[in-house]
Amino acid sequence: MTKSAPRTRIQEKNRSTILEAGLDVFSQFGFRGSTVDQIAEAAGLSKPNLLYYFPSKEAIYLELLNSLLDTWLDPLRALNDDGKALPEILDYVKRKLAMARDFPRESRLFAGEILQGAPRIEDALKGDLKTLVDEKAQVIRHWIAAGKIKEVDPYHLIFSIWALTQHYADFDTQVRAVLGGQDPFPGAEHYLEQLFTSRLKP
Amino acid sequence: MTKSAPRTRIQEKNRSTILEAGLDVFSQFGFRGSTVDQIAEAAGLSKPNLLYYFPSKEAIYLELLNSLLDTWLDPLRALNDDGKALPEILDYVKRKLAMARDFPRESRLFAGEILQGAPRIEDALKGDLKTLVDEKAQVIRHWIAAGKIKEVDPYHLIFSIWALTQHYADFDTQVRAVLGGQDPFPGAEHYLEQLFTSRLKP
DNA sequence: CGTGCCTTTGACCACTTGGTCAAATCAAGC
DNA sequence: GCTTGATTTGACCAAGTGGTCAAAGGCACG
Repeated sequence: MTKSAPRTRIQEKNRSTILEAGLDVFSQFGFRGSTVDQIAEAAGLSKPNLLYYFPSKEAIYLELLNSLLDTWLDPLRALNDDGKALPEILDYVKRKLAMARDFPRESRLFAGEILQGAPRIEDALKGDLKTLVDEKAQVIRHWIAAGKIKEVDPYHLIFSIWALTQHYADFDTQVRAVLGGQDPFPGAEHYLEQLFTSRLKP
Repeated sequence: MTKSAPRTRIQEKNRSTILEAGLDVFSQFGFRGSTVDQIAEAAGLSKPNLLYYFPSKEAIYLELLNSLLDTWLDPLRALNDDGKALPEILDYVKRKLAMARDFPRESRLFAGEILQGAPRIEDALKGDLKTLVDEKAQVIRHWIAAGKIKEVDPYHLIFSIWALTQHYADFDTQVRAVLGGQDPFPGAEHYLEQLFTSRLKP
């Protein structure tokens, strides 16, 4: 599924440097707000040189977005029917929160795309994403039927986990402004654990 | 505090038409992603005519943003110490969710600004917003001390309300993609009521 | 009707932006 | 060191952009 793999070592290095720089710039300014020159400078390359490795600005953006979508959904894929229900869900929350802490740029890039109507990944949302969520909603319904957790709408449960964890990455500026610069993550982890335990524990 | 009030009726009308068009365009494409021509067309005016009413693209954006900030915080301002604690908080959640439903453009405009680091409203966040939240956090602490709700970090409680309600406006595309186009709001209201009741009811 | 002010516009400008291209440079095998 | 292909770059371009301006069109009021 990956595009023609880079052949030389230097290509591999430059391509990943560019993607890294692109993530930096795109996540901060959005697609239209970012310029090729900005990315080139962040990558330490000249603009024509950058365009030797990627055919266009959009190609960089798309490659970031697509490779992102996969890793972004990994924590949800790991939500398995085996194991106890509540700890499984709490683990998912923790994994998602850890991603917000450790990969805020990825979260923001994604958020920006969705915010603008997701014109470039609408199909993936209605396809792979919906399929995955439908599947996991079934898992949650089984847990409810088995009395392992309280009754709850599985879709809104998943939405609420997304919303609460990504908020700390996407709205970091606001959160830190209100907290006076304090690191929100330790408190957030404790808060979310309590919140979902109260709601779900039978 | 308002800029020189419009004098003639036609000025008043055109200015508000432009702001309406600006909200449409900015909320969809962000500040840098929007062009003056786009806004002018959406407003049914020529570009120079639009710039007769506002000195620049940024002036439109700033006026929207500032007038927004006020109305956006109104629901939180209405969170009062009198009345019973839990219904008061649930009302706040409902008001916030209603705003996400009825004013999604405003929510997205705000979200876009925060996402990019809030360069134009950082001061307001660290000032008015922080002051207001600090104040309401005190109210919540009193409720906890009086045993009216369970112990909870007031700041993360407020963040969680923001995150959960705004998610339905800001990530509307994603939510609807997963739900297959179904209206998420009725379900969301019920889910959020249950969630916060479980967590807070003593 | 005429006057003065508000409103509207076509033409224009300087600058930014994504992208191209031919020529130069470099690196590795012979 | 020579050749060949990969890499890098300076110069350039067409389109898009925010914003200006002088002139024209409306409109209310005497």
